[in-house]
This record gives sequence, C-alpha cells and structure tokens, in this order.
Amino acid sequence: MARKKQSITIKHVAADAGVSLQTVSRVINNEPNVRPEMKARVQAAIEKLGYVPSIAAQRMGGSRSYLILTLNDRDRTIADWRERQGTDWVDQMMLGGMLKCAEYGYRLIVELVDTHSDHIVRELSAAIAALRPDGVILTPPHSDNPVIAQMLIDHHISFARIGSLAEGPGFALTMDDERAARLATEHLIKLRHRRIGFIAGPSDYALSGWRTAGWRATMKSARLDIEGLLAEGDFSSASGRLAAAQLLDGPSPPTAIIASNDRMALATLEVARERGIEVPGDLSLISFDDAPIVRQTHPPLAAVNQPIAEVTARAVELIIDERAGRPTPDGPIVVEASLVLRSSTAPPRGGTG
Amino acid sequence: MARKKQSITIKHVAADAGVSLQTVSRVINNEPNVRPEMKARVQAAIEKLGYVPSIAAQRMGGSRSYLILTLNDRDRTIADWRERQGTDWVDQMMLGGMLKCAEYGYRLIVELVDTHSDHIVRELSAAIAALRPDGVILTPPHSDNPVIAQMLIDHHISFARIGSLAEGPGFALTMDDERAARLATEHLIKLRHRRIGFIAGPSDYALSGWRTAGWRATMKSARLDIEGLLAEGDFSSASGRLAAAQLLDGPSPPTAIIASNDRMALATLEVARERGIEVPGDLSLISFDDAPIVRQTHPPLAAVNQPIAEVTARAVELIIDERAGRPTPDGPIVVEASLVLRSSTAPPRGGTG
DNA sequence: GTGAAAGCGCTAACAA
DNA sequence: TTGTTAGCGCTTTCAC
Repeated sequence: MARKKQSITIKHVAADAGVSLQTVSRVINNEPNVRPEMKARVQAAIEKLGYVPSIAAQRMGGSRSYLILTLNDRDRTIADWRERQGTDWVDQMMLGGMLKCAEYGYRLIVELVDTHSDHIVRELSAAIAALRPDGVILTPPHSDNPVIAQMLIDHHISFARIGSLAEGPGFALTMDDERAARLATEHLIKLRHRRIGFIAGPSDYALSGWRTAGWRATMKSARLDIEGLLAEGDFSSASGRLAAAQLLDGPSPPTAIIASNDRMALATLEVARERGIEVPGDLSLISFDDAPIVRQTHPPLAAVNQPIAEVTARAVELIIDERAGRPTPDGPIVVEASLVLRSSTAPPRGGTG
Repeated sequence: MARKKQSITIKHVAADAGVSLQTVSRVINNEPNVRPEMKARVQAAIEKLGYVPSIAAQRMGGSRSYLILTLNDRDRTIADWRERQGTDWVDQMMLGGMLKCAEYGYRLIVELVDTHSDHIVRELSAAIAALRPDGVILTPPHSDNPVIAQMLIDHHISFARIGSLAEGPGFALTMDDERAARLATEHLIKLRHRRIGFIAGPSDYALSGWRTAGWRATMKSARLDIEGLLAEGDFSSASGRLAAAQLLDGPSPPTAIIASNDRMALATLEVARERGIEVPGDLSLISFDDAPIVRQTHPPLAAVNQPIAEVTARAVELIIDERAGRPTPDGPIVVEASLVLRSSTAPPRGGTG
C-alpha cells in the first residue's frame, strides 16, 4: 500500500485532466461555462485520484467555508449533559442539522456560548474569526439577540433564528408555540376541565411569552377564568416545584396543569404525588418538549412535541440556499409542533372543574 | 458602531505593534526566541484589536487545524437519535470532548461513518482531505479497525481509540470492561446468587468479549457453573428480548442477569414482567452503560456507569499533547467504570440460587 | 532575537 | 469557453 504523504490537490487533477486549475475549480463548484466534455474529463480525474477539495483552502480563496455553526447556551447545555436526562435539544439539532449539512458537503459545529452580552460578543467574534462559518444558527435564548444579529450582518454571515418571529435580517423559524399551547389547552377544555393552570417559562425566552399567550387566549375564548392559575418558573426542576406548589396549594386549585417544559412538568408530577394527588385522576398534566424522559414516567406524560430536528434541517437548508443564490422565502418559517397524548390526561373528577 | 467589513489579520497586529509578521506569529504560537518586551507589545496589540487567528489560514500555512474529529457509527447514532431515548454516548462525548477542546482553542466535529469497510475508507478520506483534522477519536466498533488506523498513520494524524486495548499506533483508552463485568458479577455473588446469566453484545465490538470474559472469569473463581447462562444479543431491544427469553425459559433459569447494554436490559425487564417474574424479587438485573433511561424504569436499574465524558476528554488531551510535542504515556489509558447500585438487585428468594 | 522571502490550495478578477 | 494572474492569512524556511 502506497504511502501517500502528499495529499492530492487541484493541481494534480488539472495535470491529470490536462486542463487549467481554474477549469477544475469551475467543475468543483458546478459553475457554468464549462463544456460537458471538459467537465467529464475533469470529473474522471477527480474520481480517479480520489480528490477532495480542502475546506481550509477554499475558505482562503475567499469562498465558502462549508461550516455552519449552531449557537447554544453553554450553561444550560452543559447542565443538561451533566444531568444525563437525555439532552433532547442538542441531539435533535444534530440529527436534523448534521444530516442536512452532510447532504451538501457542509459540517455542523456546535458552539457553546455564554448568555451574558459582553461574553457573547467576545466568544462569537472569536468563533467567527477562527472558523469563518458560512452560516450561524441561533437557538433560544439567543435567537432575538440584536447584538448577535448585528455582528453576523457586519460579517456578511447568513443566519437563522430558531424560535423567533421577529422580522428583520436572518431567517426566522418558529414551531408556533402559541398554537401549541392552544392545542394543549383546548384538549383539556374538551375533557371538561375548567380550571387549567399554566406554568410559564422564564421571560428571557420569547417562546415563554408565546406559550403563555396561547393558553391565555384559549382560556379567554372559552370564557374561563385564569385568576390564580398562572405561575412562572425558569425551566429548572426547583422552579417547577415551586410553581406547582403555588398552583396546587391555592384556594381553588386547578384540575389540570400545562408546564412550559419537561423538567417543570416532572417536578409538578412529583409535587402532586407528594400531596397524594393522582395523575390523571385528580390532575391532568401536559408537558412541553417531549424529551425522552416523559415517556418513562408513571403515567407517561402527554406533551407538545417540538420538531427540532426538522426545524434545524430547514434552517441549514435556508442558509445553504441563500449562499448559493437560490431564492429564499420571506416571512417566518413555521414547522408546527404537535400534541402527543399519553395517559396523563383525563376528565376531571365529577365531570367538571 | 463601526462596520468592520475587513476582518483584522496578523498584518494589522504587526503594524500596530511595529514588528514583523513573523514575530506576531511567534507570539501567537508561544514559540521561543521572542524578547518579553516584544511579546508584551504584540499581545497588547492583539488585545486591542481583538485579533483571533484564522484557523483556515493556519491550516494553509502548514500547521495545526485546531480540529479534532470523532468517528461514530452512523446507523447506530442516527437510530439512537431517532428513538429519542437519550443518546448517551454522543452527548457524553461532546460534554467531555468539546469542553476539553475549548480549553485549548480546538473544536470537536462529530463525523458519522458507515460501518462497511469500503464506505469507511471513502468517507474518512473525504473528511481528512476536507478538514485536515489534527486528530481523530475512534469509537466502537471502529476503534480497532486496521484500515482506519493505516489511513491515519499515512496522513500523520494523531488518533485515539476509545474502548481498545490493542497495542500499536494511536492511543488506546479503555474503561476496563472486564473489570466492570467482574464488579457486577461479584456484587450478585455477594448477594448469594449462584445462577447469574449474562447477555453478551455483538462480537464485532471488542468490548463485548471483554465483558463476557469478566463475567466468565468471576463465575469460575467462585466455582459457579455457567452452563446455559450465556446468551448473545446485538445491543438491540429485539435481540435483548430473545436473549432474555432464552435464559429465562431454560430448564434452570438464572436468578440474576447482567445485560451488556441498556437496551437489552430494558428488554429483559419487559420480558420478566410479561412472565410475572418480579424484579428484583425473583430476578436481579444489572445493566451496562447507565444511560438516562435506566433511572426511570420501575425499578430503576443498577448499571455499570461508563465514564465516556472523561475518557473522551483524556483522548482529546492526549492528541493535543502529542501535537504539542509534550510527552505522552505508553500503555493503554484506563478510566475505570463504576457500578451504580439501584433497586434492581436483591438476594435471591430463599437465600440461594 | 528578528525579519524578509516563498508557498500552502484554492478562488476572484481579469485577459485571451 | 478557457487560461493567467493575483492574492486570501498564515507558517515555514533561511537570512541577518
């Protein structure tokens, strides 16, 4: 077996095909103005030599880097990994994003960044300078961060914002959290619940507002009172326990609760169990996110399933399309979440709340 | 806010500090032969301008790419992600690998490859040619693949093999599967079990052999018979069911079972439940891997916890050390797995098997 | 200890 | 339609 120490470059291909470097470059990049015959010859040489362009060199030459970065919140991501509860967000992002990237010869790099503004500027600058990615995918809670957006604009980097409805530069993609909350609320109303509690997420996440709004609007349409039925957590388990306690210990507790994420839903389940409140007999429970863990609880939890893989794949596609000069849609892209029913919901005792 | 369209390069730093490009380069790379005074001046300029070296350019210049690749089995990884059971392997690799990479200014890129030999050569070639990684981390079942090793050697790329004991080039890292299986077996023996079944993994994974060997050796030391107590699965749930059935339906079924991964352990739990066999009353159960899911079952499963994050961090460290010319250890690196007890084990009914 | 030169593999702008 | 010429930002020689 020959030791090919020297990797083969565009030069070798050009020599083998008997054409200029530029022609090879044109073939590689699928550019026009190459006769089919030439193209075939070059491609034959590429095949034969097993040539693959160097991304570093392509970058240097001033074109694409074939790198797409995802920006994820460092603390939250690491905490999720450490807890080993199954980090659905990152997993599903990789599933959707990496596979789509691979289709186009791109790579996805996960970049963890600090939430604090001054850190984020430094970290993102460094990542951009070092990697020169072709595109960046923003995830909550960074999706609508104006500082990040401006930096990306300055550097002429395409970007997508997952979980965002804001207009402006960059592609906005949403799973329509408001609609998702509505679905959950309507399901409970249909079961004849009248006192439906809601545990909101932290306000630095735009989606927290949308989810709460969806619940609030649906309750209003059904002429149901929401007095004492809203509590706020920060997505953590501890905050979920507090919120659940607040709702359940009130003067007129809910017969159903929707929690804005899995962790808080699990906390609610715990609190209910401690108080001898049966789920779903005494209390129906619906969760947001549908991470692996909610399928294993007793009872398994109904949940809003977020199509993170799909939305990430779309984000990648949009970035690549834009870079390639293909037309891209205008408004926000909507990939709808769905409600997955399991055995955590039931009619309230007595048939009405 | 100024629009810095043109990113700042080593030239700007050199100009600002009033030195040559070369001197700046030396400072960046911490090379000798720079007077402290010069060094300080250059570093001040770097700070001031917020300069970050371009990885692409560094690569081009013929030095490090600051990229480390992990090679993971495509089908298995995607299947895990799709099932959404919490993909512990990849998560934990990222946790350990990314954080360690970040410490040294490296990035980790997850590369999915096909198991088939001819595909793997093509895919790895392409990845190497495109990315020119400084190092590659091999995971089972690719850790001892001689074709991969030879390619990496040919390209002078450092590599680490996770879950390998083989000598030869590349760093071998192991979680000592044999010892882990011994721990599990000994725990059961101490509980007075005498018929301890073992569900092995597929033979294309070297670690399957080690785990089985650990169980076998421990049984032998305790003078316990293993007749009819070994079944083999392929890490899938279906195979786990078959294996469990094979063991439990035998003439003299085990009072305890060790399964070589979580999925097969869960399958065993299911099969037991179907047959009315109580865990841990009638059957003790220990799992390998300790993925999130086994904490949520009823009962939660005792499991061998694989320190994947730590072992990946070590692998990254070894690669970076080698690249930096620092001394690296000789033999295989051992990061020991531990046995996590939960409520799935108990003495056998009647005190003896 | 420092600097000037050449070149890494590729693409953009130009010329033919 | 094709080929030629400059760079891209950095690191490596090898002088000084």
